[in-house]
Amino acid sequence: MRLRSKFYLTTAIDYANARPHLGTAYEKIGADVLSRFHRLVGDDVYFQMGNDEHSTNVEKRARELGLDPKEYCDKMAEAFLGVWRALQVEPDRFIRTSDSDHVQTVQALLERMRANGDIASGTYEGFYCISCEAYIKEGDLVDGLCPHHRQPPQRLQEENLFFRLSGYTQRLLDHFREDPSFVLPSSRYNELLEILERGLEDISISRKGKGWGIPIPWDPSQRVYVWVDALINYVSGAGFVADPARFSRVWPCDLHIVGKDITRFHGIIWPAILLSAGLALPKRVFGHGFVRMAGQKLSKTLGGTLDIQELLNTYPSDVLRYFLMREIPFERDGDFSEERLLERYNADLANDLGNLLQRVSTLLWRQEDGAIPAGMEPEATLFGDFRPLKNRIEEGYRSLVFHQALAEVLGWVSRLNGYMAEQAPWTNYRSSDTSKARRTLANVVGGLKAAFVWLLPVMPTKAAEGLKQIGVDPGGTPGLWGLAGETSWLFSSGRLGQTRTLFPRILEA
RNA sequence: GGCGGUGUAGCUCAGUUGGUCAGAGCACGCGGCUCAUAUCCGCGCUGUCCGGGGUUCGAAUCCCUGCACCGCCA
Repeated sequence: MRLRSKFYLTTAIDYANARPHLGTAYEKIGADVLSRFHRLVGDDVYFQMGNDEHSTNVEKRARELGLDPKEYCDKMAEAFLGVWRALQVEPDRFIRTSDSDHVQTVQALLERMRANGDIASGTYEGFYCISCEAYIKEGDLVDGLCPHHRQPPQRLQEENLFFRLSGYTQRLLDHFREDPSFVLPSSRYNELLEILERGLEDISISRKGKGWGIPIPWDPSQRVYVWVDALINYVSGAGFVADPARFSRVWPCDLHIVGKDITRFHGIIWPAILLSAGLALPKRVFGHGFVRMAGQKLSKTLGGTLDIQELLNTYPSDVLRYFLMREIPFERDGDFSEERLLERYNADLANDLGNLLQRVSTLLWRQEDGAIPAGMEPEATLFGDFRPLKNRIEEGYRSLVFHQALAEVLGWVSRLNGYMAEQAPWTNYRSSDTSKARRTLANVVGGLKAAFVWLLPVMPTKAAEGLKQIGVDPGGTPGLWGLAGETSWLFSSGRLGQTRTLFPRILEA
Protein backbone atom coordinates (compact mmCIF):
# COMPACT_ATOMS: atom_id res chain seq x y z
CA MET A 1 0.00 0.00 0.00
CA ARG A 2 1.63 3.21 -1.11
CA LEU A 3 1.15 6.52 0.58
CA ARG A 4 -1.50 8.75 -0.93
CA SER A 5 0.31 10.99 -3.32
CA LYS A 6 -0.66 14.62 -3.28
CA PHE A 7 -1.77 16.35 -6.42
CA TYR A 8 -1.88 20.11 -6.57
CA LEU A 9 -3.70 21.25 -9.67
CA THR A 10 -4.55 24.73 -10.85
CA THR A 11 -6.30 26.42 -13.72
CA ALA A 12 -5.53 29.94 -14.84
CA ILE A 13 -7.39 32.62 -12.95
CA ASP A 14 -9.80 34.69 -14.99
CA TYR A 15 -10.19 38.38 -15.50
CA ALA A 16 -13.21 39.44 -13.57
CA ASN A 17 -14.47 41.89 -16.14
CA ALA A 18 -16.71 39.57 -18.14
CA ARG A 19 -18.76 36.52 -17.40
CA PRO A 20 -17.16 33.19 -18.20
CA HIS A 21 -17.77 31.86 -21.69
CA LEU A 22 -17.62 28.37 -23.08
CA GLY A 23 -13.87 28.54 -23.67
CA THR A 24 -13.21 29.40 -20.06
CA ALA A 25 -15.60 26.69 -18.98
CA TYR A 26 -13.76 24.17 -21.13
CA GLU A 27 -10.55 24.74 -19.22
CA LYS A 28 -12.22 24.51 -15.82
CA ILE A 29 -14.14 21.39 -16.77
CA GLY A 30 -10.98 19.71 -17.98
CA ALA A 31 -9.26 20.54 -14.74
CA ASP A 32 -12.24 19.41 -12.70
CA VAL A 33 -12.31 16.12 -14.58
CA LEU A 34 -8.67 15.56 -13.78
CA SER A 35 -9.21 16.55 -10.18
CA ARG A 36 -12.06 14.09 -9.82
CA PHE A 37 -10.05 11.38 -11.49
CA HIS A 38 -7.17 11.85 -9.07
CA ARG A 39 -9.52 11.83 -6.10
CA LEU A 40 -11.07 8.63 -7.37
CA VAL A 41 -7.74 6.87 -7.62
CA GLY A 42 -7.09 7.98 -4.07
CA ASP A 43 -4.72 10.91 -4.44
CA ASP A 44 -4.71 13.78 -2.00
CA VAL A 45 -5.93 16.45 -4.37
CA TYR A 46 -5.76 20.19 -3.94
CA PHE A 47 -7.50 21.94 -6.80
CA GLN A 48 -7.46 25.69 -7.17
CA MET A 49 -8.91 28.25 -9.52
CA GLY A 50 -10.03 31.81 -9.11
CA ASN A 51 -10.41 35.35 -10.38
CA ASP A 52 -7.82 37.86 -11.43
CA GLU A 53 -9.06 41.16 -10.14
CA HIS A 54 -6.29 43.74 -10.23
CA SER A 55 -6.67 44.63 -13.83
CA THR A 56 -7.18 48.10 -15.23
CA ASN A 57 -10.02 46.65 -17.30
CA VAL A 58 -11.72 45.46 -14.16
CA GLU A 59 -11.30 48.85 -12.58
CA LYS A 60 -12.58 50.55 -15.71
CA ARG A 61 -15.61 48.31 -15.95
CA ALA A 62 -16.42 48.88 -12.30
CA ARG A 63 -16.25 52.66 -12.71
CA GLU A 64 -18.52 52.42 -15.73
CA LEU A 65 -21.07 50.71 -13.58
CA GLY A 66 -20.55 53.24 -10.83
CA LEU A 67 -19.14 50.64 -8.48
CA ASP A 68 -16.11 50.43 -6.32
CA PRO A 69 -13.73 47.86 -7.92
CA LYS A 70 -13.87 45.62 -4.91
CA GLU A 71 -17.65 45.74 -4.85
CA TYR A 72 -17.75 44.93 -8.54
CA CYS A 73 -15.32 42.04 -8.07
CA ASP A 74 -17.46 40.64 -5.29
CA LYS A 75 -20.39 40.49 -7.65
CA MET A 76 -18.33 38.96 -10.40
CA ALA A 77 -16.88 36.34 -8.10
CA GLU A 78 -20.42 35.33 -7.23
CA ALA A 79 -21.31 35.19 -10.91
CA PHE A 80 -18.31 33.00 -11.73
CA LEU A 81 -18.94 30.71 -8.82
CA GLY A 82 -22.54 30.38 -9.92
CA VAL A 83 -21.47 29.16 -13.33
CA TRP A 84 -18.86 26.81 -11.89
CA ARG A 85 -21.38 25.32 -9.50
CA ALA A 86 -23.83 24.82 -12.33
CA LEU A 87 -21.10 22.99 -14.25
CA GLN A 88 -20.16 20.94 -11.20
CA VAL A 89 -16.69 22.41 -11.20
CA GLU A 90 -15.59 22.15 -7.59
CA PRO A 91 -12.23 23.62 -6.62
CA ASP A 92 -10.91 23.33 -3.09
CA ARG A 93 -10.11 26.98 -3.19
CA PHE A 94 -11.44 29.77 -5.33
CA ILE A 95 -8.79 32.40 -4.91
CA ARG A 96 -9.30 36.08 -5.60
CA THR A 97 -6.29 38.29 -6.09
CA SER A 98 -7.82 40.82 -3.73
CA ASP A 99 -7.74 38.22 -0.93
CA SER A 100 -5.48 39.47 1.81
CA ASP A 101 -3.34 36.35 1.97
CA HIS A 102 -2.65 36.75 -1.70
CA VAL A 103 -1.70 40.40 -1.36
CA GLN A 104 0.69 39.50 1.43
CA THR A 105 2.16 36.66 -0.59
CA VAL A 106 2.80 38.85 -3.60
CA GLN A 107 4.57 41.37 -1.44
CA ALA A 108 6.58 38.72 0.33
CA LEU A 109 7.77 37.20 -2.93
CA LEU A 110 8.71 40.58 -4.34
CA GLU A 111 10.78 41.24 -1.24
CA ARG A 112 12.56 37.95 -1.75
CA MET A 113 13.23 38.73 -5.39
CA ARG A 114 14.52 42.11 -4.43
CA ALA A 115 16.72 40.68 -1.71
CA ASN A 116 18.08 38.38 -4.36
CA GLY A 117 19.15 41.37 -6.41
CA ASP A 118 16.73 40.68 -9.24
CA ILE A 119 14.71 43.86 -9.15
CA ALA A 120 15.85 47.22 -10.39
CA SER A 121 14.15 50.37 -11.51
CA GLY A 122 14.23 51.65 -15.05
CA THR A 123 12.30 53.54 -17.65
CA TYR A 124 9.89 51.88 -19.95
CA GLU A 125 8.68 53.39 -23.12
CA GLY A 126 6.42 51.78 -25.66
CA PHE A 127 2.97 51.01 -26.94
CA TYR A 128 0.58 49.49 -24.48
CA CYS A 129 -2.71 47.78 -25.27
CA ILE A 130 -5.18 48.15 -22.47
CA SER A 131 -7.13 45.06 -23.47
CA CYS A 132 -4.03 42.87 -23.65
CA GLU A 133 -2.65 44.50 -20.53
CA ALA A 134 0.69 44.25 -22.19
CA TYR A 135 3.18 46.22 -24.17
CA ILE A 136 3.18 45.64 -27.88
CA LYS A 137 6.24 45.97 -29.98
CA GLU A 138 5.90 48.63 -32.61
CA GLY A 139 6.40 46.13 -35.41
CA ASP A 140 3.46 44.06 -34.21
CA LEU A 141 0.97 46.85 -34.69
CA VAL A 142 -1.37 46.41 -37.61
CA ASP A 143 -2.31 49.77 -39.09
CA GLY A 144 -1.25 51.27 -35.82
CA LEU A 145 -3.72 49.07 -33.91
CA CYS A 146 -3.35 46.16 -31.54
CA PRO A 147 -3.58 43.06 -33.75
CA HIS A 148 -5.67 41.21 -31.18
CA HIS A 149 -8.14 43.84 -30.16
CA ARG A 150 -8.14 46.27 -33.07
CA GLN A 151 -7.72 49.12 -30.67
CA PRO A 152 -5.22 51.94 -30.76
CA PRO A 153 -2.52 51.35 -28.16
CA GLN A 154 -1.35 53.95 -25.72
CA ARG A 155 2.05 55.47 -25.85
CA LEU A 156 3.51 54.99 -22.42
CA GLN A 157 6.67 56.12 -20.81
CA GLU A 158 7.19 55.61 -17.16
CA GLU A 159 9.50 54.75 -14.38
CA ASN A 160 8.99 51.06 -13.52
CA LEU A 161 10.53 48.26 -11.63
CA PHE A 162 12.20 45.64 -13.74
CA PHE A 163 12.80 41.97 -13.10
CA ARG A 164 16.10 40.57 -14.30
CA LEU A 165 14.51 37.81 -16.29
CA SER A 166 17.54 37.69 -18.57
CA GLY A 167 19.62 36.28 -15.76
CA TYR A 168 17.51 33.14 -15.68
CA THR A 169 17.84 32.16 -19.31
CA GLN A 170 20.46 29.52 -18.70
CA ARG A 171 18.82 27.92 -15.67
CA LEU A 172 15.53 27.70 -17.48
CA LEU A 173 17.19 26.29 -20.55
CA ASP A 174 18.82 23.61 -18.44
CA HIS A 175 15.54 22.82 -16.81
CA PHE A 176 13.72 22.55 -20.11
CA ARG A 177 16.36 20.24 -21.52
CA GLU A 178 16.33 18.08 -18.45
CA ASP A 179 12.58 17.67 -18.51
CA PRO A 180 10.95 17.69 -21.94
CA SER A 181 7.57 17.16 -20.35
CA PHE A 182 7.85 20.32 -18.28
CA VAL A 183 5.58 22.00 -20.80
CA LEU A 184 3.00 19.99 -22.69
CA PRO A 185 1.93 19.39 -25.38
CA SER A 186 5.30 19.19 -27.08
CA SER A 187 4.39 21.84 -29.63
CA ARG A 188 4.20 24.36 -26.78
CA TYR A 189 7.40 23.03 -25.28
CA ASN A 190 9.21 23.58 -28.56
CA GLU A 191 7.93 27.10 -28.87
CA LEU A 192 9.15 28.02 -25.44
CA LEU A 193 12.45 26.26 -25.91
CA GLU A 194 13.04 28.37 -28.97
CA ILE A 195 12.34 31.53 -27.04
CA LEU A 196 14.82 30.45 -24.39
CA GLU A 197 17.45 29.62 -26.95
CA ARG A 198 17.20 33.14 -28.25
CA GLY A 199 17.65 34.53 -24.77
CA LEU A 200 15.35 36.45 -22.46
CA GLU A 201 14.97 40.14 -21.86
CA ASP A 202 14.22 41.85 -18.57
CA ILE A 203 10.60 42.71 -18.00
CA SER A 204 8.73 45.48 -16.33
CA ILE A 205 6.86 44.23 -13.30
CA SER A 206 5.16 47.33 -12.01
CA ARG A 207 3.02 50.22 -13.12
CA LYS A 208 3.00 53.70 -11.78
CA GLY A 209 -0.16 54.51 -9.85
CA LYS A 210 -1.81 54.46 -6.48
CA GLY A 211 -5.17 53.00 -7.40
CA TRP A 212 -6.47 49.46 -7.77
CA GLY A 213 -3.68 46.94 -7.43
CA ILE A 214 -1.09 45.65 -5.03
CA PRO A 215 1.41 48.26 -3.83
CA ILE A 216 5.09 47.54 -4.19
CA PRO A 217 6.06 47.23 -0.52
CA TRP A 218 9.05 49.54 -0.69
CA ASP A 219 7.55 51.96 -3.21
CA PRO A 220 3.86 52.73 -2.66
CA SER A 221 3.77 54.87 -5.79
CA GLN A 222 3.99 51.68 -7.86
CA ARG A 223 1.51 48.86 -8.31
CA VAL A 224 2.47 45.29 -9.13
CA TYR A 225 1.91 44.52 -12.79
CA VAL A 226 -1.19 42.31 -13.12
CA TRP A 227 0.59 39.40 -14.68
CA VAL A 228 3.07 39.08 -11.85
CA ASP A 229 0.28 39.55 -9.37
CA ALA A 230 -1.78 36.87 -11.09
CA LEU A 231 0.92 34.23 -11.39
CA ILE A 232 1.71 34.36 -7.72
CA ASN A 233 -1.82 33.19 -6.91
CA TYR A 234 -0.61 29.63 -7.21
CA VAL A 235 1.72 30.14 -4.29
CA SER A 236 -0.73 32.17 -2.24
CA GLY A 237 -3.48 29.62 -2.64
CA ALA A 238 -1.20 26.80 -1.60
CA GLY A 239 -0.91 28.56 1.76
CA PHE A 240 2.40 30.42 1.59
CA VAL A 241 1.37 32.93 4.24
CA ALA A 242 -2.02 31.63 5.30
CA ASP A 243 -1.19 28.00 5.96
CA PRO A 244 2.51 27.15 5.87
CA ALA A 245 1.85 23.56 6.84
CA ARG A 246 -0.28 23.06 3.82
CA PHE A 247 2.16 24.96 1.66
CA SER A 248 4.98 22.63 2.51
CA ARG A 249 2.78 19.63 1.81
CA VAL A 250 1.33 20.88 -1.43
CA TRP A 251 4.11 22.83 -3.11
CA PRO A 252 5.49 22.45 -5.74
CA CYS A 253 2.41 22.45 -7.86
CA ASP A 254 1.94 19.28 -9.87
CA LEU A 255 0.15 20.80 -12.81
CA HIS A 256 -0.84 24.20 -14.11
CA ILE A 257 -3.58 23.91 -16.68
CA VAL A 258 -3.66 27.05 -18.81
CA GLY A 259 -4.71 28.15 -22.27
CA LYS A 260 -2.17 27.71 -25.01
CA ASP A 261 -1.98 31.48 -25.36
CA ILE A 262 -0.45 31.94 -21.94
CA THR A 263 1.92 28.98 -21.72
CA ARG A 264 4.74 31.44 -22.21
CA PHE A 265 3.93 33.23 -19.00
CA HIS A 266 3.63 29.95 -17.16
CA GLY A 267 6.54 28.13 -18.73
CA ILE A 268 9.11 30.93 -18.62
CA ILE A 269 8.24 33.99 -16.58
CA TRP A 270 6.59 32.10 -13.76
CA PRO A 271 9.44 29.65 -13.21
CA ALA A 272 11.90 32.55 -13.29
CA ILE A 273 9.93 34.35 -10.59
CA LEU A 274 9.98 31.22 -8.49
CA LEU A 275 13.69 30.71 -8.96
CA SER A 276 14.26 34.28 -7.95
CA ALA A 277 12.08 33.86 -4.88
CA GLY A 278 13.85 30.65 -3.96
CA LEU A 279 10.87 28.36 -4.44
CA ALA A 280 10.61 25.03 -6.22
CA LEU A 281 9.31 24.96 -9.77
CA PRO A 282 5.96 23.47 -10.70
CA LYS A 283 6.24 20.01 -12.18
CA ARG A 284 4.30 20.64 -15.31
CA VAL A 285 2.46 23.21 -17.39
CA PHE A 286 -0.19 22.07 -19.82
CA GLY A 287 -1.40 24.42 -22.55
CA HIS A 288 -4.81 23.31 -23.69
CA GLY A 289 -6.48 24.15 -27.01
CA PHE A 290 -9.39 26.43 -27.65
CA VAL A 291 -13.06 25.89 -28.23
CA ARG A 292 -14.11 27.37 -31.51
CA MET A 293 -17.49 27.87 -33.03
CA ALA A 294 -17.70 27.20 -36.73
CA GLY A 295 -13.97 27.69 -36.82
CA GLN A 296 -14.23 31.08 -35.15
CA LYS A 297 -12.32 31.88 -32.05
CA LEU A 298 -14.35 32.51 -28.92
CA SER A 299 -13.26 35.63 -27.19
CA LYS A 300 -14.67 37.91 -24.61
CA THR A 301 -13.58 41.05 -26.38
CA LEU A 302 -14.64 39.96 -29.83
CA GLY A 303 -17.97 38.69 -28.57
CA GLY A 304 -19.49 35.61 -30.17
CA THR A 305 -20.28 34.19 -26.82
CA LEU A 306 -22.68 31.40 -26.22
CA ASP A 307 -24.58 31.57 -23.01
CA ILE A 308 -23.72 28.68 -20.77
CA GLN A 309 -26.79 28.99 -18.61
CA GLU A 310 -28.95 28.79 -21.69
CA LEU A 311 -27.25 25.61 -22.83
CA LEU A 312 -27.77 24.16 -19.39
CA ASN A 313 -31.50 24.66 -19.75
CA THR A 314 -31.54 21.99 -22.43
CA TYR A 315 -28.53 19.86 -21.57
CA PRO A 316 -27.61 18.79 -18.06
CA SER A 317 -24.12 19.91 -17.09
CA ASP A 318 -22.95 16.27 -17.18
CA VAL A 319 -23.88 16.17 -20.82
CA LEU A 320 -22.11 19.40 -21.66
CA ARG A 321 -19.04 18.16 -19.81
CA TYR A 322 -19.17 14.87 -21.65
CA PHE A 323 -19.49 16.57 -24.99
CA LEU A 324 -16.62 18.98 -24.49
CA MET A 325 -14.32 16.28 -23.19
CA ARG A 326 -15.30 13.71 -25.80
CA GLU A 327 -15.35 15.94 -28.83
CA ILE A 328 -12.50 18.37 -28.34
CA PRO A 329 -9.07 16.85 -27.69
CA PHE A 330 -7.70 18.73 -24.73
CA GLU A 331 -4.42 19.61 -26.34
CA ARG A 332 -5.98 20.79 -29.57
CA ASP A 333 -8.57 23.23 -30.81
CA GLY A 334 -12.01 21.92 -31.58
CA ASP A 335 -15.36 23.08 -32.74
CA PHE A 336 -18.43 23.43 -30.63
CA SER A 337 -21.83 23.18 -32.24
CA GLU A 338 -25.17 22.38 -30.79
CA GLU A 339 -26.00 19.99 -33.64
CA ARG A 340 -22.90 18.05 -32.81
CA LEU A 341 -23.75 18.11 -29.14
CA LEU A 342 -27.19 16.75 -29.87
CA GLU A 343 -25.75 14.02 -32.09
CA ARG A 344 -23.26 12.95 -29.46
CA TYR A 345 -25.85 13.02 -26.77
CA ASN A 346 -28.35 10.87 -28.59
CA ALA A 347 -25.85 8.47 -30.09
CA ASP A 348 -23.49 7.91 -27.17
CA LEU A 349 -25.48 8.65 -24.08
CA ALA A 350 -29.14 8.05 -24.86
CA ASN A 351 -28.93 5.22 -27.39
CA ASP A 352 -25.80 3.34 -26.36
CA LEU A 353 -25.35 3.84 -22.65
CA GLY A 354 -28.74 4.90 -21.31
CA ASN A 355 -30.69 2.45 -23.36
CA LEU A 356 -28.43 -0.43 -22.34
CA LEU A 357 -28.98 0.37 -18.70
CA GLN A 358 -32.70 0.46 -19.27
CA ARG A 359 -32.95 -2.81 -21.17
CA VAL A 360 -30.94 -4.74 -18.61
CA SER A 361 -32.90 -3.19 -15.76
CA THR A 362 -36.23 -4.05 -17.30
CA LEU A 363 -35.25 -7.67 -17.73
CA LEU A 364 -33.93 -7.99 -14.21
CA TRP A 365 -36.99 -6.45 -12.67
CA ARG A 366 -39.32 -8.57 -14.72
CA GLN A 367 -37.47 -11.85 -14.36
CA GLU A 368 -35.51 -11.56 -11.12
CA ASP A 369 -37.49 -9.07 -9.11
CA GLY A 370 -34.59 -6.66 -9.26
CA ALA A 371 -31.94 -9.01 -7.94
CA ILE A 372 -28.56 -9.01 -9.64
CA PRO A 373 -27.63 -12.66 -10.19
CA ALA A 374 -24.85 -13.68 -7.81
CA GLY A 375 -22.02 -16.11 -8.22
CA MET A 376 -21.71 -15.67 -11.96
CA GLU A 377 -18.49 -15.87 -13.95
CA PRO A 378 -17.08 -13.23 -16.28
CA GLU A 379 -17.27 -14.30 -19.90
CA ALA A 380 -13.90 -14.56 -21.56
CA THR A 381 -15.20 -13.00 -24.75
CA LEU A 382 -16.11 -9.90 -22.82
CA PHE A 383 -13.64 -9.67 -19.96
CA GLY A 384 -10.70 -11.35 -21.66
CA ASP A 385 -8.91 -8.07 -22.30
CA PHE A 386 -10.48 -6.10 -19.52
CA ARG A 387 -7.24 -5.26 -17.76
CA PRO A 388 -5.57 -3.51 -20.72
CA LEU A 389 -8.79 -1.65 -21.41
CA LYS A 390 -8.89 -0.37 -17.87
CA ASN A 391 -5.25 0.65 -18.14
CA ARG A 392 -5.83 2.58 -21.34
CA ILE A 393 -8.68 4.49 -19.76
CA GLU A 394 -6.65 5.28 -16.69
CA GLU A 395 -3.72 6.38 -18.79
CA GLY A 396 -6.01 8.54 -20.90
CA TYR A 397 -7.22 10.45 -17.88
CA ARG A 398 -3.78 10.67 -16.34
CA SER A 399 -2.26 12.21 -19.43
CA LEU A 400 -5.23 14.49 -20.15
CA VAL A 401 -6.23 12.67 -23.33
CA PHE A 402 -9.82 12.73 -22.17
CA HIS A 403 -11.38 12.17 -25.55
CA GLN A 404 -9.49 8.90 -25.88
CA ALA A 405 -10.46 7.70 -22.45
CA LEU A 406 -14.10 8.41 -23.23
CA ALA A 407 -13.88 6.74 -26.62
CA GLU A 408 -12.58 3.64 -24.84
CA VAL A 409 -15.44 3.67 -22.35
CA LEU A 410 -18.05 4.08 -25.05
CA GLY A 411 -16.38 1.36 -27.10
CA TRP A 412 -16.79 -0.89 -24.09
CA VAL A 413 -20.46 0.03 -23.81
CA SER A 414 -20.84 -0.80 -27.46
CA ARG A 415 -19.34 -4.23 -26.84
CA LEU A 416 -21.78 -4.77 -24.01
CA ASN A 417 -24.65 -4.01 -26.37
CA GLY A 418 -23.24 -6.45 -28.90
CA TYR A 419 -22.79 -9.13 -26.28
CA MET A 420 -26.33 -8.66 -25.06
CA ALA A 421 -27.76 -9.04 -28.57
CA GLU A 422 -25.61 -12.10 -29.19
CA GLN A 423 -26.65 -13.84 -25.97
CA ALA A 424 -30.27 -12.70 -26.17
CA PRO A 425 -31.12 -13.47 -22.53
CA TRP A 426 -34.81 -12.77 -23.17
CA THR A 427 -35.00 -15.90 -25.35
CA ASN A 428 -33.25 -17.88 -22.63
CA TYR A 429 -35.90 -16.87 -20.16
CA ARG A 430 -38.59 -17.95 -22.60
CA SER A 431 -36.99 -21.34 -22.99
CA SER A 432 -36.39 -21.57 -19.25
CA ASP A 433 -32.62 -21.49 -19.63
CA THR A 434 -32.56 -19.19 -16.63
CA SER A 435 -28.96 -19.77 -15.62
CA LYS A 436 -27.65 -18.74 -18.98
CA ALA A 437 -29.77 -15.60 -18.92
CA ARG A 438 -28.53 -14.81 -15.46
CA ARG A 439 -24.95 -15.21 -16.45
CA THR A 440 -25.44 -12.87 -19.37
CA LEU A 441 -27.14 -10.22 -17.29
CA ALA A 442 -24.54 -10.41 -14.55
CA ASN A 443 -21.90 -9.80 -17.18
CA VAL A 444 -23.71 -6.80 -18.59
CA VAL A 445 -24.35 -5.34 -15.15
CA GLY A 446 -20.71 -5.90 -14.23
CA GLY A 447 -19.64 -4.18 -17.42
CA LEU A 448 -21.95 -1.27 -16.74
CA LYS A 449 -20.60 -0.86 -13.24
CA ALA A 450 -17.13 -0.43 -14.65
CA ALA A 451 -18.35 1.94 -17.34
CA PHE A 452 -20.15 4.19 -14.89
CA VAL A 453 -17.19 4.33 -12.54
CA TRP A 454 -14.96 5.26 -15.45
CA LEU A 455 -17.37 8.02 -16.34
CA LEU A 456 -17.55 9.51 -12.86
CA PRO A 457 -14.84 12.14 -13.43
CA VAL A 458 -16.69 13.52 -16.44
CA MET A 459 -20.31 13.00 -15.43
CA PRO A 460 -20.35 13.03 -11.64
CA THR A 461 -24.12 13.17 -11.31
CA LYS A 462 -25.28 10.94 -14.15
CA ALA A 463 -22.66 8.27 -13.57
CA ALA A 464 -23.51 8.17 -9.87
CA GLU A 465 -27.17 7.90 -10.76
CA GLY A 466 -26.40 5.08 -13.16
CA LEU A 467 -24.47 3.26 -10.45
CA LYS A 468 -27.35 3.60 -8.02
CA GLN A 469 -29.66 2.04 -10.56
CA ILE A 470 -27.47 -1.04 -10.65
CA GLY A 471 -27.21 -1.22 -6.91
CA VAL A 472 -23.97 0.63 -6.18
CA ASP A 473 -23.80 3.51 -3.77
CA PRO A 474 -20.88 5.50 -5.16
CA GLY A 475 -20.67 7.81 -2.17
CA GLY A 476 -20.56 4.94 0.27
CA THR A 477 -18.04 2.80 -1.57
CA PRO A 478 -14.42 3.69 -0.81
CA GLY A 479 -11.83 2.74 -3.39
CA LEU A 480 -14.38 2.69 -6.19
CA TRP A 481 -11.90 3.20 -9.00
CA GLY A 482 -9.81 0.27 -7.89
CA LEU A 483 -12.86 -1.92 -7.38
CA ALA A 484 -14.06 -1.18 -10.88
CA GLY A 485 -10.96 -2.95 -12.15
CA GLU A 486 -11.71 -6.15 -10.26
CA THR A 487 -14.21 -8.66 -11.57
CA SER A 488 -14.87 -9.94 -8.05
CA TRP A 489 -16.46 -6.60 -7.25
CA LEU A 490 -18.10 -6.16 -10.62
CA PHE A 491 -19.79 -9.55 -10.20
CA SER A 492 -20.79 -9.15 -6.59
CA SER A 493 -24.45 -9.66 -5.82
CA GLY A 494 -26.82 -6.81 -5.28
CA ARG A 495 -30.20 -5.34 -5.93
CA LEU A 496 -31.17 -2.83 -8.53
CA GLY A 497 -32.19 0.63 -7.47
CA GLN A 498 -35.13 2.40 -8.93
CA THR A 499 -35.07 2.47 -12.72
CA ARG A 500 -35.33 5.84 -14.34
CA THR A 501 -34.41 6.91 -17.83
CA LEU A 502 -30.92 8.29 -17.41
CA PHE A 503 -30.52 10.12 -20.70
CA PRO A 504 -33.89 10.81 -22.31
CA ARG A 505 -33.54 11.11 -26.02
CA ILE A 506 -33.73 14.71 -27.16
CA LEU A 507 -35.48 15.24 -30.44
CA GLU A 508 -34.41 18.07 -32.69
CA ALA A 509 -35.72 21.37 -31.49
C1' G B 1 10.85 36.98 -42.96
C1' G B 2 12.25 32.48 -39.51
C1' C B 3 10.54 27.98 -37.03
C1' G B 4 6.59 24.46 -36.31
C1' G B 5 1.76 22.14 -37.07
C1' U B 6 -2.37 20.57 -39.97
C1' G B 7 -4.64 19.01 -44.82
C1' U B 8 -7.45 10.97 -45.11
C1' A B 9 -15.11 8.97 -46.77
C1' G B 10 -20.95 14.18 -46.31
C1' C B 11 -19.14 15.40 -40.84
C1' U B 12 -15.41 14.45 -36.61
C1' C B 13 -11.15 12.01 -36.79
C1' A B 14 -7.47 6.83 -36.24
C1' G B 15 -3.63 5.40 -39.18
C1' U B 16 3.42 3.00 -34.67
C1' U B 17 9.53 2.02 -37.51
C1' G B 18 6.98 2.35 -45.87
C1' G B 19 4.46 -3.82 -47.58
C1' U B 20 -4.20 -6.69 -46.31
C1' C B 21 -3.36 0.98 -44.38
C1' A B 22 -7.45 2.60 -47.38
C1' G B 23 -9.97 2.53 -41.49
C1' A B 24 -13.56 3.94 -36.93
C1' G B 25 -17.74 6.65 -35.14
C1' C B 26 -21.79 9.77 -36.76
C1' A B 27 -25.05 10.43 -40.93
C1' C B 28 -27.26 7.31 -44.98
C1' G B 29 -29.42 2.42 -47.21
C1' C B 30 -30.91 -2.72 -46.47
C1' G B 31 -31.74 -6.90 -43.24
C1' G B 32 -32.50 -9.01 -38.19
C1' C B 33 -34.21 -8.91 -33.06
C1' U B 34 -37.99 -7.21 -29.63
C1' C B 35 -35.26 -6.96 -23.43
C1' A B 36 -34.94 -1.47 -24.55
C1' U B 37 -35.34 5.63 -24.82
C1' A B 38 -38.54 4.70 -33.04
C1' U B 39 -33.53 2.28 -29.16
C1' C B 40 -29.95 -2.54 -30.08
C1' C B 41 -27.36 -6.11 -33.55
C1' G B 42 -25.51 -7.41 -38.58
C1' C B 43 -24.40 -6.03 -43.53
C1' G B 44 -23.51 -2.28 -47.20
C1' C B 45 -22.24 2.67 -49.48
C1' U B 46 -19.14 6.82 -50.79
C1' G B 47 -12.58 8.45 -50.82
C1' U B 48 -7.36 11.51 -57.08
C1' C B 49 -5.30 9.63 -48.33
C1' C B 50 -4.46 18.68 -50.63
C1' G B 51 -1.79 19.31 -55.90
C1' G B 52 2.84 18.14 -58.62
C1' G B 53 7.47 15.68 -58.98
C1' G B 54 10.94 11.91 -56.98
C1' U B 55 13.20 7.49 -54.09
C1' U B 56 11.52 2.22 -53.93
C1' C B 57 9.75 -4.17 -56.11
C1' G B 58 6.09 -1.31 -53.14
C1' A B 59 4.25 5.28 -50.01
C1' A B 60 -1.31 8.25 -46.90
C1' U B 61 3.38 6.69 -44.53
C1' C B 62 10.37 8.87 -46.82
C1' C B 63 12.58 13.29 -50.02
C1' C B 64 11.72 17.87 -53.05
C1' U B 65 8.20 21.48 -54.51
C1' G B 66 3.52 24.20 -54.75
C1' C B 67 -1.27 25.51 -52.42
C1' A B 68 -4.63 26.26 -48.15
C1' C B 69 -5.48 26.92 -43.05
C1' C B 70 -3.35 27.48 -38.09
C1' G B 71 0.29 28.45 -34.10
C1' C B 72 4.81 30.66 -32.09
C1' C B 73 8.57 34.14 -32.97
C1' A B 74 10.67 38.43 -35.68
